[in-house]
Amino acid sequence: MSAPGPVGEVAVAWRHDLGAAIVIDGGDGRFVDAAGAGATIGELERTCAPRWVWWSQDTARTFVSAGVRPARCWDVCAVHRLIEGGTRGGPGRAWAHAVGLDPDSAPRVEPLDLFSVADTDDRAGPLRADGHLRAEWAQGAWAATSDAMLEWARLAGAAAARQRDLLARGATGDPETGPVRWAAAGGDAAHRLLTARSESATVALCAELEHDGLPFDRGAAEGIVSGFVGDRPTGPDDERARLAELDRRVLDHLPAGADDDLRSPERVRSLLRRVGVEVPDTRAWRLEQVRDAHPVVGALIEWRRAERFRTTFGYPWIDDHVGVDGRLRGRWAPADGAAGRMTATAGLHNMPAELRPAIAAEAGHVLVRADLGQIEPRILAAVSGDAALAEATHALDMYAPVADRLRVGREVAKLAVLGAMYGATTGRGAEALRALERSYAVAMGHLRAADVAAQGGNDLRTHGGRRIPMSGALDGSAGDGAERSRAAARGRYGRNAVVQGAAAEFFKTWAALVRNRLAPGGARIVLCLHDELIVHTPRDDADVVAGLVVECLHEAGRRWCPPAPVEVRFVADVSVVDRWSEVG
DNA sequence: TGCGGCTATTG
DNA sequence: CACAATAGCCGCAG
Repeated sequence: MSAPGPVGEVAVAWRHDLGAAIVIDGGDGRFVDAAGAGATIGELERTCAPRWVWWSQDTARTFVSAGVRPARCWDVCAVHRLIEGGTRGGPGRAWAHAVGLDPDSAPRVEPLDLFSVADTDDRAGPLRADGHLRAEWAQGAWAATSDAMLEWARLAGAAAARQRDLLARGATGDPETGPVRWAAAGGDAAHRLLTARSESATVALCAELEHDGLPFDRGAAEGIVSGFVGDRPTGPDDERARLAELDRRVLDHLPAGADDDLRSPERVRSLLRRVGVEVPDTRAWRLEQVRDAHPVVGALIEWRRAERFRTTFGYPWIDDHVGVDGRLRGRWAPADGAAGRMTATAGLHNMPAELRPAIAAEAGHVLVRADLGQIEPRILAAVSGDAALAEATHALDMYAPVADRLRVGREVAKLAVLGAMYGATTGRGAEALRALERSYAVAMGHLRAADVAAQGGNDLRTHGGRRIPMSGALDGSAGDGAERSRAAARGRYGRNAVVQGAAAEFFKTWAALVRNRLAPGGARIVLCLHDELIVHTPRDDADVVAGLVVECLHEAGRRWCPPAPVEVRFVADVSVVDRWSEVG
């Protein structure tokens, strides 16, 4: 293959069944049929490692399932969700926003009714006369001639170029609200560009996490599940019998004939009332407080635990999400939710700790775990530019110097710092909050500014430029004096979002660096958990991988943090284990 | 069938 | 027991 000199950017549209359209540095472009696409794109990646520009995660999945793992990319939809905020954002909205059209007027496919005629014109190109993308293309139903696919790839390249302009200019082409610059928010243009790239890399990482899955010891998992709910049922009748047996262990503590539905909180409350236990709700921590009042309470707590393993993390969960290759798989989203954290389905982010022994390295391999320590207060120090708090990050346990400065115990200092970031107003931390205001005025001012702006319904931006929409957010139940409480809720939400969101951006920068450094070897990231990475690696490489993960953390810190008189330090706890449950 | 409320788990 | 998320079941409205 002849590469015409150095290659920078390659816009690509690629589907297994159709083939790939490739436009190198805005040139003429070419089309490769389905049979040859993988080899051609793989060769380009090996020889040039260009920045691939594509519309959305679908293309990342096509890359990964064809065995190509792009080092650098630009995902138009991911960058759009960064700039505009929220989670709505297919190619139609992304294109409209990038070229300055009203995103709300982007065409959508209307449900067919008796009088409408489906637009099935196979010759229709992706672009409409009014400048919007045709809805069918935006939704992935490409009507593919090679010319149309080349056009589709070129449009992705054009959208990316416009997005780079938007990021350079200061982020906002928002026609309704105008510039939403909030005084204390946001890094500079270079930082927004860094964020756009690492958000894009995270799209590729998500496609890989979906493809590779998490190494899973099915036997160990079934052993753990059986400890809670017994052996695997042999059939529907057996399952019903076991269910009744579990229920009976609770109901047997009651007068004969009791037949309450334990799955209904209201019935559980009335059940408890009958034995003289009055509770406002039946949450576990509240039941724990009245455990000694009657034997049925303990039985109920135990029943809840078993019920959790029966319904959510039981045999059906294993059957549905663990492949024949012994990998646990879910769907991954690079920046879901308000602040842009990664999310995953299939319980990958909320698996009960008891199941961690089932996350086990394969033969000849180990897991390298790396936990970021106290990531949110460190991020707060960086984005607020608070020199005193930055000084505290030099300690391995930054709550220790904070406690010294506030003249309180470590636990109180921790509660106060967390409370400031979550918007707590009561509890033990609240007392120390005033001392926090005096000692770390810059950081507290940053949080308060976010709180006030959010209370007023103003959109926020994270340090990386992610828009946090506040209009319409958290407009919960109406009622007497509810507006005050809703404003307070918005304030807490905004206070937290600027920290949690920036922390998510930092995490993804770190993960993207690790991903690229691991690529040449046999090690792969197999789980991301907000502040924790798990890498699956051949045993012989474990020490090298562990060192590399730490190097990448320092590199991420240097690249990510705004220039400041006092450097912010990041720390990680790294261990090499066979099972996730093990402490290094 | 869809949706809010309740409950549980995780960071 | 603040902030975020996924997920299951119940009870109710349409």
